[in-house]
Amino acid sequence: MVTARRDPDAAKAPAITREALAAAGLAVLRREGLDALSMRKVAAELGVRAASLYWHVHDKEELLDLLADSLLWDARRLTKQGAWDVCLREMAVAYRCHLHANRDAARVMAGRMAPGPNLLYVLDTMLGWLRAAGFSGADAARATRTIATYVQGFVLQEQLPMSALEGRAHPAEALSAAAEAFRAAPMDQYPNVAAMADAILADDMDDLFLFGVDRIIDGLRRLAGAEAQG
Amino acid sequence: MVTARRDPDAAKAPAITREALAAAGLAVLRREGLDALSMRKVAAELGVRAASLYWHVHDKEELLDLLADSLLWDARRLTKQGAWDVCLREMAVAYRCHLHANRDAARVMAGRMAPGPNLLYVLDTMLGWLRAAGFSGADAARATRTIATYVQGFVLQEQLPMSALEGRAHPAEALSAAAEAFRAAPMDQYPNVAAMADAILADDMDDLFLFGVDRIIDGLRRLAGAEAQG
DNA sequence: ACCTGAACACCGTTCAAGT
DNA sequence: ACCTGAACACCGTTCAAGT
Repeated sequence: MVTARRDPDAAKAPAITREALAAAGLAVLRREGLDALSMRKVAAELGVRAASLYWHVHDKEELLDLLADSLLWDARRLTKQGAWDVCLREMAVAYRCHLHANRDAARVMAGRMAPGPNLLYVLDTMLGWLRAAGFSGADAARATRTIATYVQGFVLQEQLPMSALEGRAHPAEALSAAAEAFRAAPMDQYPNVAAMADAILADDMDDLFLFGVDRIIDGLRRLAGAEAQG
Repeated sequence: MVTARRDPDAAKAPAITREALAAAGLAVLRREGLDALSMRKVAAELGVRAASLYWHVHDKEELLDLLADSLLWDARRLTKQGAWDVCLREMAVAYRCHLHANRDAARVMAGRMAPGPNLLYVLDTMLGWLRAAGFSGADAARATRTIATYVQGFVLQEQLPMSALEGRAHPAEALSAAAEAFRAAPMDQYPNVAAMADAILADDMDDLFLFGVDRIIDGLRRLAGAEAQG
């Protein structure tokens, strides 16, 4: 039954694998959010005590690294064929959509720096498009990082209200407090903010996101033209 | 001596003010970093016990809100006169520089959503430039948020290594592990990452930052032209 | 009005000890 | 090799009680 690796008798089950650890972490994350994710709870999810985790993982940090990469698991399906600028735009949209689908995903990603295989795959795809479009190696690398930075930064801010409101005394209070700060801006000190408070607040998040993406890609188009001429 | 506000006898000193709280928080932040910033330590900085803080502040969250805004205190001096695109670029550079000057500043800012007076001032200035340049109210609002998102997201990633390395067993290990992940990318699975690993890693952070800023501003220039025609 | 003592219910991490 | 018990040194927050 069990595929024996190197142990002929295969008596002992692997018990906790790194995959199981990531899965358990994801379960806790989905159910309770990042702030409530503790080693003790992840251990309990596996029917084990907290101290046991430290055999498989050096740190809570390392557990979160595992989590971060497994959050990108189905980001691999995002590959598309077509014009480079259209592809980049779709990738940005899909990446945001994907982060949105997992609770606190942006916060988990933002905390880490080691790229797992799934992130490498996404980066590789984008780099391929840009190289094929004629961008220099340096500019292709810079462009992918610029877009990744923007998308992560955007979703991070976007998901903040949700996680900030969790278990707060008055849930909608934080949100409306932020809105009030804009609306209550004194006209003499902050004339533009006061005049445009409604425009700032009423903005649809999808529109706002696409505005930034389109500015970046427009800028990249201009650069592509300049490189083609030079 | 003491400027009596409304208390005629002026016997009792104000003891802990909100400003003093923010200053104490900043001191702890600078000395020990965000991960080590606890209510108990901030209280100790003021010569007081942790429980006392809850009279002046509802939450640790609220204390961090105070901190976030006071981090932007001297961002007010960033005002410039000149062409809107040059101003925006300089503002972005100065904002990054300013975040860089304070330990974990990006992480503190990224966690909060309520804008304090100092952030309002910065936003107001940028909005003013864009309105004067002929952008519609909606586009000006979107443009400022796009740039703010990019700068914060960038510095957040930039400051991660520093805070991730604090007190770690092997300090440089995390950094080189991330670098190794890029360099070790299998050529058959991630051909572009493997080929451009050096380009990705060798990038100067200043260049990388300006690349993104210039793409965004180039995109905004194109939009300004389109609006002028339409 | 403002601060304290003491407690509650948690944390991450370590380490001897078990099997 | 892998898991446990028990402890250490912390947390944020609450609340009666002091002044």
